[in-house]
Amino acid sequence: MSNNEGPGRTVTLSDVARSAGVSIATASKALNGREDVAPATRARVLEAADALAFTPNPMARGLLAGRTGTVGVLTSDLEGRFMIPILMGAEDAFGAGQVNVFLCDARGDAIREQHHLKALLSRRVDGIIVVGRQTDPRPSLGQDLPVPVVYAYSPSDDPRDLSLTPDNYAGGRLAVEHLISCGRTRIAHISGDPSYAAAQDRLAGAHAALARAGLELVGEPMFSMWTEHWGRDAAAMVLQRHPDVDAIFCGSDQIARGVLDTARDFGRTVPDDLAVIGYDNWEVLARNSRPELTSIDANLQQLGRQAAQRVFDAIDGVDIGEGTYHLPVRLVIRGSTIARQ
Amino acid sequence: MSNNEGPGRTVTLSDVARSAGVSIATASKALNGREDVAPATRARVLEAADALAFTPNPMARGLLAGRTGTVGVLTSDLEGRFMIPILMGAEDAFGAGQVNVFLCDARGDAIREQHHLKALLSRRVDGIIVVGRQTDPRPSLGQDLPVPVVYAYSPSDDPRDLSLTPDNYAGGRLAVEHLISCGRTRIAHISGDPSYAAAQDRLAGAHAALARAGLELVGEPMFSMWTEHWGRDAAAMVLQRHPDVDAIFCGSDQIARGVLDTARDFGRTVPDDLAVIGYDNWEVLARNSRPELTSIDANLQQLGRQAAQRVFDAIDGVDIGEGTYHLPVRLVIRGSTIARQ
DNA sequence: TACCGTGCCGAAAGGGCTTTCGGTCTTTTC
DNA sequence: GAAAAGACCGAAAGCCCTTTCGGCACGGTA
Repeated sequence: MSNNEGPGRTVTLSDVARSAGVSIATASKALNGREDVAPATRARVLEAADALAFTPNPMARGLLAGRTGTVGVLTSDLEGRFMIPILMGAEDAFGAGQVNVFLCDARGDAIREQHHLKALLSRRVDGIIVVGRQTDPRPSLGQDLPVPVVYAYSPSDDPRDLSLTPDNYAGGRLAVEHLISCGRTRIAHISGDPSYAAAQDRLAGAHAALARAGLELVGEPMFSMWTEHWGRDAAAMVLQRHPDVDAIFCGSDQIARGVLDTARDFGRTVPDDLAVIGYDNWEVLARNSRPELTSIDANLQQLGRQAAQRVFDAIDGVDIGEGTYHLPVRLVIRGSTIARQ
Repeated sequence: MSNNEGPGRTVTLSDVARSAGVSIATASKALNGREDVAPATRARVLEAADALAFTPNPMARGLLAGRTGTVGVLTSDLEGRFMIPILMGAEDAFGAGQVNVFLCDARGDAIREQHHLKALLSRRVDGIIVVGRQTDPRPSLGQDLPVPVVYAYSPSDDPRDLSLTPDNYAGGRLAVEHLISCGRTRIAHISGDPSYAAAQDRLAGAHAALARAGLELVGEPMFSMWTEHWGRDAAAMVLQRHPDVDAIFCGSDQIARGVLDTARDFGRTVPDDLAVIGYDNWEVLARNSRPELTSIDANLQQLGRQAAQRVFDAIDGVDIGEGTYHLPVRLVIRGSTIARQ
């Protein structure tokens, strides 16, 4: 609660210079590793700076260079669990340097997003990461922004933008390949909202893997919601209509949890009678089920880190390219597909 | 990706002044609503600023001792689900005004926290919210900071600081009172890590409610981890040793999920044979169980909003007081304690 | 007419830093 | 031993804004 000005006044470069017995200019050069400073002098300055716990004022610095050392993260759904790992990855990559993150949550509202965008620009952020809530393309912020923009998770609908999004197609393929390699041939698919690109891409990947093995899905793929309840209901239908099914590829871990639940009700043991694989590798769910859930991890933290890195590069003038990049995903094997020996 | 310098150079105050035919000083005064500017002049300046889409450079502004319109949020565990609602609440309250949020994640590391604190101060934030990961007191950032600080979730260990934390004692009381009002008298308690203040406070609240009704816990309270697995194991022990138990108060929704699972294995129907109540009201878990889970909601978003409001007040010079405030929690009734009619 | 408020406006300082450029002092070269 | 070349350092300008304070013009009062 203190609000004093007291003796704890911030120490400035001139304090350091005075303490080291040099001019302000020399102190600046010494601290920034520039030429034309004798090693001895440089050491003296660094020592003084250290002793005084000097930290340069980014305001003054930014006033010159035009750079503020801040990056804006514009999310549309802070609540969603996809945001968090991405945000962490980004914060991670930035935190290593001298960059700070402005966080804005647009709550999925375009108006609010525009408002926040304006606020970020007026704060002179050096770059922006836009984090969407689905993997469906979203409207571009436009090409005429004064700072580089990278889209994460939701790609931009404008191919001139740079977007990073997880490769759901590969994820679907990976999941089914794993099931096949476990000796399963009667594979059903239960997924969430069919209007999500994620649902369609994963299905397409699954189909590709099946086709390559000369197989087909058991029954029609089932779509409805990304919830445990739906997983339970859908599993009941599948097990009734197709008792010979030996594996279920689920569109999310939540759905998979519901499937596991119903499987138990039907007296099917997992993984022996029925293999179940989830998606997202949401540990709270995947690691606490009985048995633990094999799942596909989208490496979101990695994605966030990459997005940050791209923004960095762009700020440094590197051409970071354009288009949508589909980042690799990863299979995490647990007990729901392979019995532990 | 545009990063031009071209003609789109940022427009400065002097551009506005020139365009309006006044001095820089007058333009500044006009835009900031200060005295000593004739209405006509002011209008002319505003018009010019608008036409040029002028936005003041926050660097230059912050260089002066003025306000920066930014607030720092220093979290220690971004991953934790308690952060998010608090963060949302804060972002909400700030977003309404003209304030932006600097987000820093210390990853639970004191060194990193100090580093981020420095960064925030050197960016001249107007205030700071410190969000902890547990309700246990945490070390104070100190009293000699140049900006107001509010602690959310984790209270500061220094009573001179202002802290907002959920009232776990009331939560425990509320949970047990609800069970009693449902006609239960044989109540057991399964909770998580006993070193958490949250675990102890909830237990104390539960004891208080029981005592008032002339009751006692069935068996000893069971502590271990905040996981579903533990919930399952602990429930098995309870149901074996105390078959007459008619309600279980769980320290978290995860634990409660495990308890529900085991109850089913034991052939106990919920809520008829056994009432189960969780804690945290984590909807993904609570709304997707069979039956849905009654739980205690800590109103974290509200807490975040209040923390932001307090920081606002402090910035405006209002005395916001000190000490730790325990904010009210709320009972959310679902099917695991009362059969739907 | 001489004087004094009052109302508006502008010159200039300042805030902390980087950078250019000229100046001093030491070293090398013929 | 004198001149040219380096090596090192400091004065000062500039980034964009806010704020103080002095100046100017105007209207009213003695």
